[in-house]
Amino acid sequence: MTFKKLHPTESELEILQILWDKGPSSVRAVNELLNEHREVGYTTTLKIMQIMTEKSLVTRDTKTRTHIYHAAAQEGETQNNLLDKFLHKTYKGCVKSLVLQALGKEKASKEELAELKALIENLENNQDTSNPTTHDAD
Amino acid sequence: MTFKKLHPTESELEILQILWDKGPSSVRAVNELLNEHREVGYTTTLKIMQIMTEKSLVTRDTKTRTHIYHAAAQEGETQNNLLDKFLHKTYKGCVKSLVLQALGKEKASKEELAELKALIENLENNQDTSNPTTHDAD
DNA sequence: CTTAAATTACGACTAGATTCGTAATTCGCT
DNA sequence: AGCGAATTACGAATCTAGTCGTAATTTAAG
Repeated sequence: MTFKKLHPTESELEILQILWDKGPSSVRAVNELLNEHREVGYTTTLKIMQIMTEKSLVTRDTKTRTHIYHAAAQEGETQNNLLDKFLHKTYKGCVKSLVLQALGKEKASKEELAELKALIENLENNQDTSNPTTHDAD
Repeated sequence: MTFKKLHPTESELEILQILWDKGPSSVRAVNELLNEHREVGYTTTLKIMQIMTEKSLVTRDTKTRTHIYHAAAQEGETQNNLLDKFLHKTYKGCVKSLVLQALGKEKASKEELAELKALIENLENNQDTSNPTTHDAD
């Protein structure tokens, strides 16, 4: 584990989500997707992606004129880091409070509830062999 | 419901947590508690609490020289608003992903897991009579 | 009433994130 | 080779949160 914890900012996260979703993309492609939700200038997106490169949140292929950006941070790991931070700031680290409130939120479907119950039962058994920090997306 | 959604910043939330915990307090009292964890100047705390007053996150009693601040925002409701925001930013609104990752986090105690399982079973039955936005914490 | 300690009010400064304008560069096309 | 559209690079402006210094105010005590 040579990397420090990644805490992308809000707009960085937005961009990462696009890259996780769509795979390696050009600035233009990312910018167009962003603009489906809100207005952002092209150079704004470019600039943020350049900063993300410095921070190693993404890597880019500069072989072609149009640079292609790849997410460097893993989706699950990034979410997990952000969750840690949020959990401590907002719930003083109490997982139960958070989960409780999250479950009370929308009408979680019957299937989801069942899945979660199964997951809990799973955890109840395998508490030793846990592998907490690694998650995978694609 | 005359209020807009409250999104306290990080230091505002820290202060709210103290007020929720200790009840109505003076700036000095709050500042001393903050300083148990990190160094903050007195006027910094004062300033933030003044801003919080403008935002109606707190109210204050100015009858006495030493103003006494009261949390105006409710704990559960505030957490819920922040959770909404976080959920959408980080998990695209997918409660299941979040809960799943939260559960996988620390070794949630056996008791906690059991409690959560019970809660889920509860939800599975009472899906209609839910009361989503009001929560209370110890 | 006067002083001193505590408190409040106010304004300025910093740091980080976000925004975008403009200049420089690249490359396909004639 | 040279033009033009697209792209990248760069730097400046803005905004927000957080920080704190200093001045003004209040009040208790002598």
